[in-house]
Amino acid sequence: MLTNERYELILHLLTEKKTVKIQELVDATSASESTIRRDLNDLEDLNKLDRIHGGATISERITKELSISDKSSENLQEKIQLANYAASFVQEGDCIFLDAGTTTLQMIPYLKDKKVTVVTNGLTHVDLLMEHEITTYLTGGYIKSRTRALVGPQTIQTLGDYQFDKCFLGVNGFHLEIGYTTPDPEEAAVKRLAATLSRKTYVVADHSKYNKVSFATIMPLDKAVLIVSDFEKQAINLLEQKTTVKVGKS
Amino acid sequence: MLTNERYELILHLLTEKKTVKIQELVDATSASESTIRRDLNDLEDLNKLDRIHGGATISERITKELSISDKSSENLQEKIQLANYAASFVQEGDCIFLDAGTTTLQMIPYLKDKKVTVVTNGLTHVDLLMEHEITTYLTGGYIKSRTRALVGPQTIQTLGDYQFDKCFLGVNGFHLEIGYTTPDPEEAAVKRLAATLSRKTYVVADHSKYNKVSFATIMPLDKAVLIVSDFEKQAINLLEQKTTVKVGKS
DNA sequence: TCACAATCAATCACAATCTTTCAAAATCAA
DNA sequence: TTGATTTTGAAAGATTGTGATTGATTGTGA
Repeated sequence: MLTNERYELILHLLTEKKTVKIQELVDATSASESTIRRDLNDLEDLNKLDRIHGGATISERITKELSISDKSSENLQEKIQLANYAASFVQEGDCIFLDAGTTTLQMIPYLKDKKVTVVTNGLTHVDLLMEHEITTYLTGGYIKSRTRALVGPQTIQTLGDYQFDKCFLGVNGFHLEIGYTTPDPEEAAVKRLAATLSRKTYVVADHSKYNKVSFATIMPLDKAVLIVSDFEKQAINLLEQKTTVKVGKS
Repeated sequence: MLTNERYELILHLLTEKKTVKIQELVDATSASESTIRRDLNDLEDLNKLDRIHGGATISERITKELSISDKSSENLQEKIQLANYAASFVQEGDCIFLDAGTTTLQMIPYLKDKKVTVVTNGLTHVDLLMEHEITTYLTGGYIKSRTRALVGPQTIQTLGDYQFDKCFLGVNGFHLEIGYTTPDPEEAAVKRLAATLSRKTYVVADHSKYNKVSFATIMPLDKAVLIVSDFEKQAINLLEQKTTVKVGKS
């Protein structure tokens, strides 16, 4: 029995039973205990299961990550609802820009019946957009392998040819004084330009980004409508003195 | 048993069983272990399977691409050799353009040690290029869902910003009088422009495209070096009166 | 808390598999 | 045919996966 086959069998049993003992796996695969231990450790490294004393389980965390790869899906539900809420601002026939983040990615399923035209610099977005049969244009540019985002002068230039009804941007932080920020200056430049090309700009962020500051500044708060998830009334009041805030109740 | 037959048998068994052991293939083909190993390595280069210790599997990724990439593997071996031969014209440090066809897709594994910079309008190409850690730029444009090619004015415009040492184009037909042709006029326009932007243009085609004519004309024969697979001496002589022909012996 | 049992990580020797190399066999061009 | 090229199979040595053993660690029940 090949290593791969064992891996698959183990994962199969796990999804069915939620937890397995090592001895069960030894019986099922007729491999030695050592081998099973090694397999379990390898699979744990791959984030496919959680090791427990005497066996393994699939944790809540992992089950969720299977659907959408997202670093901290503890507040996944919140993110999905936020995406749904953000998508509700899109109207039939709109031409919109979606930036390359995970937040805007989640909006895509909710756009499918709106006959929108989407421009994006996110390679990951493309497959999902095509799946939902949404008319899609991609910007050109250099491919950042980590985020699969298109950036650089080419991106800036291609983007300049479009005008958008709306654009939706993800950020890593929004701060009352400093504004919207993100780790990568090149991606910040793309977001900034997209905002200037749009009749209306929306920044979508969950409440964990409140008062966080990242490396590259995109623009001040008032340049965009802020779509946030529901959190402390007090913070929201402060934000509303700076810009329009739309709160997605959960 | 011919090499091609072995390839087909291996791929057939793989699609049925998901994983195969080397010994199984030795039994099925009555070839030696060495030959099977060589076959598996070749097929892995072509992205047709994933090698694992003791055998091979078809990965999720590859299963997906099967629908996109060529359906019939009848002249698979010819295609491999042609792609390998075409890639041999690429030199260390070249900046090249690869168009969105399957022919150029197959060249990618053979480019990995050449430190090239690649520009492409093929979305399918991107993943494979990234996998081989090749510096990649994507043109912008509209995404044709069937071929996953980027086309249209945006593509033309972004492309215009580059100059290439070489460009490699796939075609659907090459004809002595009419020249190179392809079904889609928009893709033809991209190919035509890429050719004018390159110091040297190569068209890669297997012999089945000889004297075939498709809808949209790209350019006359003499605008590119024609890289073909080996076929009738007579036809090749005729072609050589029109343009430079490189014949990949099989 | 302790003692005992179960489980674990680390290690080693062995077996399976892989890569490299080479020469024989098959194929091809003239 | 002959000579060149390609494909093939076999063998040697390197690498990787496996199973057993050891002592350490963790969990359990009194």
